[in-house]
Amino acid sequence: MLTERQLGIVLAVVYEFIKSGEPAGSRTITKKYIKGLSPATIRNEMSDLEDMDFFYQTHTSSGRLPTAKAYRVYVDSIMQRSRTPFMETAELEKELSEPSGSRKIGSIEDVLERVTRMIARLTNCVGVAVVSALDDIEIQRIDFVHMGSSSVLLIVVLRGGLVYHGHFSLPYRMSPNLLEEFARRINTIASGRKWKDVRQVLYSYALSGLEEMEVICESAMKEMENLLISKNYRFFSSGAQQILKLPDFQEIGKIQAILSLLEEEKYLADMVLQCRMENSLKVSIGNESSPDHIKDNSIIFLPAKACGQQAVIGIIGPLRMDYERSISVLEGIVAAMEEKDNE
Amino acid sequence: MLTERQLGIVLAVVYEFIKSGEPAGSRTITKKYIKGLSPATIRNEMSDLEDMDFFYQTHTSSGRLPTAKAYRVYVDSIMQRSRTPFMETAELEKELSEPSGSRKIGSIEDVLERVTRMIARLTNCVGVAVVSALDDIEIQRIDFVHMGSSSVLLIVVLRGGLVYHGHFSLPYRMSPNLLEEFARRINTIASGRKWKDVRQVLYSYALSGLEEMEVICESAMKEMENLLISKNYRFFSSGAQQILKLPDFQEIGKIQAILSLLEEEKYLADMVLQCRMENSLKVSIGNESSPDHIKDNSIIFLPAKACGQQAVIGIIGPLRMDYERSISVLEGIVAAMEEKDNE
DNA sequence: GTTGGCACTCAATACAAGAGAGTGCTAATA
DNA sequence: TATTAGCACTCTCTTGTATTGAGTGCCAAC
Repeated sequence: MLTERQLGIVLAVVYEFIKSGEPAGSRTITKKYIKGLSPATIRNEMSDLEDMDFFYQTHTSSGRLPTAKAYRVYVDSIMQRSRTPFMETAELEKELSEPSGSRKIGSIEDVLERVTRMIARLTNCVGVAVVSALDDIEIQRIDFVHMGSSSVLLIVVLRGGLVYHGHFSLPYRMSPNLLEEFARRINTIASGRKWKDVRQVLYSYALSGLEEMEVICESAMKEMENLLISKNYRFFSSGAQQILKLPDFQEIGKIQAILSLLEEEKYLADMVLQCRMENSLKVSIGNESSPDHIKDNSIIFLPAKACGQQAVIGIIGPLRMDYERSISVLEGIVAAMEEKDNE
Repeated sequence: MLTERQLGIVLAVVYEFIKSGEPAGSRTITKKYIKGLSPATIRNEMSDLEDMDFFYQTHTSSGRLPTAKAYRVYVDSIMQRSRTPFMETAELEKELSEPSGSRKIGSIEDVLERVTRMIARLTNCVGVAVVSALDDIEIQRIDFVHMGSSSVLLIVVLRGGLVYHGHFSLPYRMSPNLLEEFARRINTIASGRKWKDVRQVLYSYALSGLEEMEVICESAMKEMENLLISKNYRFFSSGAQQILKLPDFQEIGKIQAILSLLEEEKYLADMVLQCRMENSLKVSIGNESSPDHIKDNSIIFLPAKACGQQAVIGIIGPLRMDYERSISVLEGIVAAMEEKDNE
């Protein structure tokens, strides 16, 4: 549907805009990208491409700005050609493994936190990392801590070292001994298995046996469900400060957009899910997807492995981000994470 | 050192600036605050006060702007006169106890998180809450989870439901049974007592008994020390989004200042400590304290109790914040928290 | 299909003029 | 001696105007 030359113009306009931040005019295109043609020719093409919704102008005599559609074409073209890795995997891995202040041993949390910081630093965008499908990760240990009166603290440890905790309360006072007994029993059943697999077993367990057990079991299950399902992912992010430095974010509104995007998490969670399902890179460009917050932002997600667990890492940045570099960085980090896991 | 009239002028200028955001001129002062005198008189006084470093001007013919010194005088005057509570304690408490989505039972974390949100919403500034002196809170339970090979996950539960976790590794493979045995022993010693009190005991424990125990004990202690001492406080904050709406924060730089202030935590931690020691309200106004980040920000901290534990709650906002309202809000929330704790 | 030329549009910048707010200073007043 | 009125001065802010430069659209010629 696009001629070779039209494609070239689209790519040139997007590239130029990403690099310079200025709308590209016909003259620039002929001088830098498509030589041997006069600006007038390019103008005619550009006018057509504008009709086809690849470009827009801020005012009658501004250069052309790429629309989301144009970015999409650009990203597709990046994906097809081979990218040079932006940095040696070994180097990245070294950085990933380096001891840093507080936590020396790499729990999954530690790794993902580092990863987000690395992404943020290398791209000047917001880095995110997500562990999702928590019910699909083996349970390592479940603990109950008696917190006085009828309140119980539930601690769930998943493989890879993810720790979750929540409170629930029982309708009556519960002896610490009984609680301990319950903990022992439930660990025998659940330890080493996935929540989605033991759920049903535990449920039937709750229906048989001592009545007191039933009550705990039911409350505990509700809370576990709450911890592992209703919020079936865990977010890490960093670099919200960095983006303030970018020229794209001189407007307060745009900063707000990103912050609220991070705060909501719901929209991101959907994308993470998709990314996991398809097990491949996902790029959301601006308003392609409807919510208002992300009108001017792009999101890139890539599946990864951390401490043997599936995870997703990604970048949130302005529409006008350097997609090529961003994707290279993500790919590099994914490779480094894999390398580290195999050690 | 200030005459009654001078004090009145300082207060008027600060008040006017807080309310309107505009520098106050001599005419405004005579019309709204100090009646019966001509602007010229006020001008003379203001000129003197400028020499005394209470005011400054952005240019020769702007009105007077209050310096940190003037704000200090203003805050002192607020503290002396009685404040009307800005909202019924009962109402605040209700809001504090209301079930909200994820966590229904009020763990200390839950309470403090809610508190920060309330502060943010009511003042349009950043709300913070801190539990500090973690080594001064009774330990409820210590758990060790064997994470494969020689890596151990340490979980510490403090009274009030604070949960901390960290990893440490041992020089050799450790049998899960031995680890469990160790956990039982250490809980017997530490449970119900404060870390600062059992530290010494555990240390001597490590020196006697089985050699294998010694190694775990030493590593575990190092990690506990790390969790509870080297980062001897836990921060909650919210509302970073809200401040973007304030007219004071139209400049990116100011937003960065607040964000980096939150990120560093170190400076805030010092203030929290002081606040706890003196057990009274602490107000830091702009550059009174040197670091550059807070040049244009004020911080208010107030001691509070949450779930029986000492905590500190506070507000971070622009120099030109509404101190009276801010302090009222904090006091109101502290009262509501106390009420809730006594239930 | 491509190109050169030309008129047109619009943003950005600079400059000038005037209004408005506020000060500082001085001389007069109570 | 403290206060005041008056006036000149300074600086910001707004408005209006002119200029420049980048870029387009269109048309006629190649």
